[in-house]
Parts: sequence; structure tokens; C-alpha cells
Amino acid sequence: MKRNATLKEVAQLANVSTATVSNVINETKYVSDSVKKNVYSAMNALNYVPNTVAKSLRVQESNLIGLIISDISNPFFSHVVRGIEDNLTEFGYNVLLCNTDSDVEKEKKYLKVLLGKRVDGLIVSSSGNADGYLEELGNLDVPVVFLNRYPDPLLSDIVATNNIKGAYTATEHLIQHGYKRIGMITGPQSISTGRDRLIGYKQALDKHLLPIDERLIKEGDFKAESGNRLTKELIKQDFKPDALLISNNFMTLGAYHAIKELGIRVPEDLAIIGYDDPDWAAVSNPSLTAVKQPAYDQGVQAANLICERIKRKDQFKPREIYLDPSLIVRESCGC
Amino acid sequence: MKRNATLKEVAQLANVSTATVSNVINETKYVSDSVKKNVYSAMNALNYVPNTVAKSLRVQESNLIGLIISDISNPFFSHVVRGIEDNLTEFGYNVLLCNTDSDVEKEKKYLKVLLGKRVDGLIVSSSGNADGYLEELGNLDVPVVFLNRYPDPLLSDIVATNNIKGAYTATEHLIQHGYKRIGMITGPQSISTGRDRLIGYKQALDKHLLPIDERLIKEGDFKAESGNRLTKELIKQDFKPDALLISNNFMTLGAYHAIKELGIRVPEDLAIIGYDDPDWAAVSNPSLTAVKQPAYDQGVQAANLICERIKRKDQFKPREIYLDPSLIVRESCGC
DNA sequence: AGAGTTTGGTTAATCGATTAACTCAAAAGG
DNA sequence: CCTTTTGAGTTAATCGATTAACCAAACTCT
Repeated sequence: MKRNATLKEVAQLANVSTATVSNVINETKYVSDSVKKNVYSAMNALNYVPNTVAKSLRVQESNLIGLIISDISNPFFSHVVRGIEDNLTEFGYNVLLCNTDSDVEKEKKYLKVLLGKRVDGLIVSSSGNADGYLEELGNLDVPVVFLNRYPDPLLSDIVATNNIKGAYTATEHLIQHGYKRIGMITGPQSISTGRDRLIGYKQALDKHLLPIDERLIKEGDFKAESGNRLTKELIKQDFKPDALLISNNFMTLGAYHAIKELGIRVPEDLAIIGYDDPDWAAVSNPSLTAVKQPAYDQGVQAANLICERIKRKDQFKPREIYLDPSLIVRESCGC
Repeated sequence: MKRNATLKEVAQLANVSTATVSNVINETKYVSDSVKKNVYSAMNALNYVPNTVAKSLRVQESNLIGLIISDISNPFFSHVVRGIEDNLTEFGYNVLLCNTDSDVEKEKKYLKVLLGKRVDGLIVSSSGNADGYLEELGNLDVPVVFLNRYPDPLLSDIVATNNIKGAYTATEHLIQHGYKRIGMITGPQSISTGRDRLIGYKQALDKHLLPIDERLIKEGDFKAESGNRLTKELIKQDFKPDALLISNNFMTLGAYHAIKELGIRVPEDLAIIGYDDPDWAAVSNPSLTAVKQPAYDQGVQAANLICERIKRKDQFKPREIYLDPSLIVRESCGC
């Protein structure tokens, strides 16, 4: 296991100063062709790969973007991340991936590590808001872009899908097709995503003069098990829904298992609309009507925001980008 | 945007030397309680976060692991990555994520960047094998663990699922249930995963004295579109299969779209087994019989291997870990 | 020819930690 | 009482790049 060659060694072999080698590599100053050639052949001979950690220390930028999300194995996030990564490499940045499982303690630990690594920027889909933690995040002396989940007084750039609108549209669709007792399985109310989707649902009911009945609203945790359990609860209770809006892909999957286990017919006994349009939506039985979020695009936008913010740290006014979700109508809503 | 405090500033404020501050932080030498207290309060006052890039330069380790895969938005990989990341943080490493889209040029570019960042290790699901590239990878002076796809003369540690066995088991299952003309949609034959699954398929046919008919074998590219197109091709040709093994989740999804479009009945007209057990397998119509790979676990194992390898670079004998896939029988195979 | 510019480099300080080698005072040993 | 050890910190070199400041030779211009 041999040590890597250094710029100094290249310089010695090429019989020039380190400054010249650096200038050749970075094309920062004119260097005569003959010297250049020497330098290049020395680099080749030593198999030289510039040490970017030394460079980072000197120029005070790491070319690293910290990415804090709850779970990369959630397809929604994996597409977002893909969009982020694709776009960031364009700009010469690399991505440090951190999964928090929505655990605020984990998130804080990661944050500290990332700050230690002097990341040039942070893209965060935060899980916490207790103890002014989100405010702390927004006041960091490194650019931050919030992803989908954000603090209430907005402190940094944010890109999100318009969750209120998505839930509103889905609910309204159900209302317009004659459903009267529309239930909802929400996400955790501690997370803005969870809150906003519930708001959209309620707004649609209000708008169409339908009563909001708390018996039809259950709070899940964005995981499949809760979708399964809460669907069963709703179906088994006396006052049961004739349609159901489910707040994310995993819980929808859980619900599908539930209806299969219980032999419920969809949409005849229960219409379903899911939030998130997973790739299986079209091949499930019945195919799933879903609110589609532009995940990849959201990632691209987040990457753009953070890059601009790094370039011009002065323009401090927070920018907000809200992407519109769209309703993909298939069989499960019976329309 | 204020500058971060340095260790030197902490030392000045606490009226001690930088060495002492460092010793307090790392607990590398005894420091009296009174001095310690001073140092800590200075750190707090300045909101000090140690600069790990400086540390990395000095101690020659980055605590970074480079992760090269084709596509994080493939659920298989997103689970693998989750396993890797969970395990690596245990050991104090962070993950640099790189998506190559199976593009060898992209992969090489990433590799160079990662080497520049002096990653302590590399986990690679490589796409290329041309020009001795994989050999080059194996001979790097940084530890490498191959993931799922590997060079033929094995040069480094590797963890993979036993693809031959997975395809063999699935094919045999179809044979034993009476199917005679079993077709296959393979992955790219330039990738070991693609090759191995085809081998397993052929071995099963051989073993049971069934003919291998090239008309029933189509090479896809692991993407949905090819699964869709090739399924249609197979169905429309004169000599059509009565059962079909499909080499990965995306192509299986494409196939499901194809059968829906063409109105083919599964399993009556065509039995299907898919490689990979996506989360929708149980709720699709019909539910999918699938070869399940232990994705998360594979990630954990890869993380373990790379950590051990970093600790003890001397033990150079490549280690191989093959995980067993399992067949999950549902409706689509008609058994 | 002599002063001023340009060309094609070099020298050395710097980024922010770690750590081997050193210092000085107090304690221990004979 | 003098020497040796030990204890608790300090000094300064180092990791591998970048870059401001400098310099000698060659070229321009009047």
C-alpha cells in the first residue's frame, strides 16, 4: 500500500517549483509549453492525484453538500436525492448522505459532523422543531435549503411541493364524485408535511360544506404498518368512511394489504386515493389513484438553490419554491 | 456570515496552548480539571466546532467512504445504501454518494474525485469491465469492496447475492410446475449480475433436460421500457413462452404494463417470476412471485468488510460473501 | 544606452488541526 | 542536600495544497 504522490514530489521530478505545478494543474498562470510538458509527464510518472483535502483547507471550501433526510429507502426521497446529486455534480459538488429515521437526536449528531467537515451547504428535510432547533438550523453560518419540511417563521430557502393543494385536490375529486364520508389517514402532526396535507383535506371539506368528523381522521406515522392498522380500524368502526385519503406511499401500501386481508372491495366498498405516486400504482389491484409529487424535479430545484446561495451569500431574503402536485386518476377512486 | 472559530482562538481565550486544547478535545493526555473547565468554556463561548478537514490532512484519514452505484432510485440499491450508511456511521464514517447510471465514463470521473478526496475506502457496484478498468479498481491503493458486480479474477473483497442460485431456483420452480417453454428477459450481458442470472436459468433447464431455445431469451437493459418491449415481442412471436423469468424489478414492472395493455392473463396465458421483490409485489394484480435479495443486509455486510479492511490493510486475501436469495411464491407463477 | 515593462518563473506564508520533543517545577529517592 | 523522576503543559514541525510577493532576464521605447 504505497503512499500517494504529492505536488512537491511532482515539482522535484519536473525540476520546477510547487507554484508552477499548481499553476499548471489549475491553469491559473501562463506556463511555457515545454515546462508544462515536463510537469505533465512527472504527474503521469508518479500517478499523481491532487489531494483535495489539502486544497479544501487552504481555499476554505470543501465542495461538499450535506444532505439530511429521513430515509433514502423511501422512493420519494430516493428520487429527490437523485435529482439533487445529478444537479450538484454539474457544479462540482459531492453529496454526503445522512439518514435520520426522523430521529431528531440523530439529526443533531449528523449536523455536527457535517459542520465539522465544513460542508459548503446543507439540504435538510428536518424531522424536528422542538427547542428552537429549526431556528438554529436556519441561523447557521452555512447556507441551508429546507426540503419539504420547514420551520414556521421561514429562515432560509425552501423547496417543497404544495401539500395543501395536493390534499385539497384529491379530496375535492372524491367529493365531486359523490363520496360523503371521506376519511383520512394523516402523517405525524409534528411534521409540516403531515400538517399541510390534513389542512388541505379540511379546506376541501369546508369549501364543499361537508362536516369534518374527527372519527374519520387517524394519525399515522408514514410507515406501512400504521397504514394497515388504521385502515382496519376505520373499516371496522361503526361510523365508517366511504372514501379514504392516505397521506403517503408507505401507508397506502399498508392499506392495500389491509383491504386484501379483509376482502374489502375497492372502490365499491371504499374508494382510495394515495399521496405519492409510487411506481407500482399502475399495476396494483385496483390501480391506484394518486397525488403525484415531482420528486426528481424538487431535488434539482433544491440543488440549484443551494448552489446560488453559495455563490452569493449576501442576498439573504429567503426564497420559496413550491412545486405543484398533480392528481393521477386510476381505478381506486372509482371515477 | 461569520468565520468559524479555530482551535488557536480557543487556546488564546482559555490562556493555554493549542496542544492542550487538542488534548482536551481528544482526551489524549491528562489535563487538570481546572484547565479543562477553562477550555470547555472557551469552546462554548466561541461556539467552536473542530475543523475535521484540517484534522484529515494531518492524520491522513478522511473518515469518508465513497459509494459508487448505478442508481439510488432503484429500490434495490436504496435499501443496500441504507444498510451501508446505517452501519458505517456506527464506525464514524460518512458516505459520499455517486450515481453512475451504469455509465463507465461517469464512473471513472467519480473515482478520480473520490481518490482526490482521499476516501478511506470505496464500495463499488461497477458498471464497466472494458480496458482492464475493473482490474485497475482492484489494484487501487485504497481498500475496495465490490458490490454485486465484480471483476472476473477477483481482486478485492466482494459481497453479492448468489445470482446463479436465485435464477436457478426460480427456473426450477417453473419447471416443476409443468411449464415447458420458459423464457427469460436477461440483464445486460456486460454486467456480472446479468450474466449470472442467465447462467442460473440455463443450468436449471440443463439439469431438467429441457432445451435452451435462444428465441425465448431476450437481453434487456434493466430498465422498465425494455421489460415492456421485450415482453410484447415474446408474446407476439410464433414460438411463445408459457412462463417468463425477468431479471430485475424495473423490467418486471414494464412487463406488468405490457400484459395489462395486451390483456394477457397471468398466470393462465403466461406465468411470471420476477427477480427482486419490490414492495408492491404483494399488491399487484396478480401478486408477483419473486426472487428476494437481502438488500439491506448486503449493505451491512459491505460496510463491515470495508471497515475491517481499513483497520487491517495487510490481510490481503480477498474475502467473498455470498448471500442467498429466496423465492417468494405468490400468484403470478400459478403454483 | 538606460529606464521601464513584460515574461516566466520562484519563495515562503498560510489554511487548522496533531503530536514528537522539549521545558520547568515539584515530588521522590538515596 | 543533591540528583532523578514525574507531572502538566508548551513549542514548533508537519500534513499538501494555494497564492501574494518577489525576482532575474529579456524585451520596448525614447
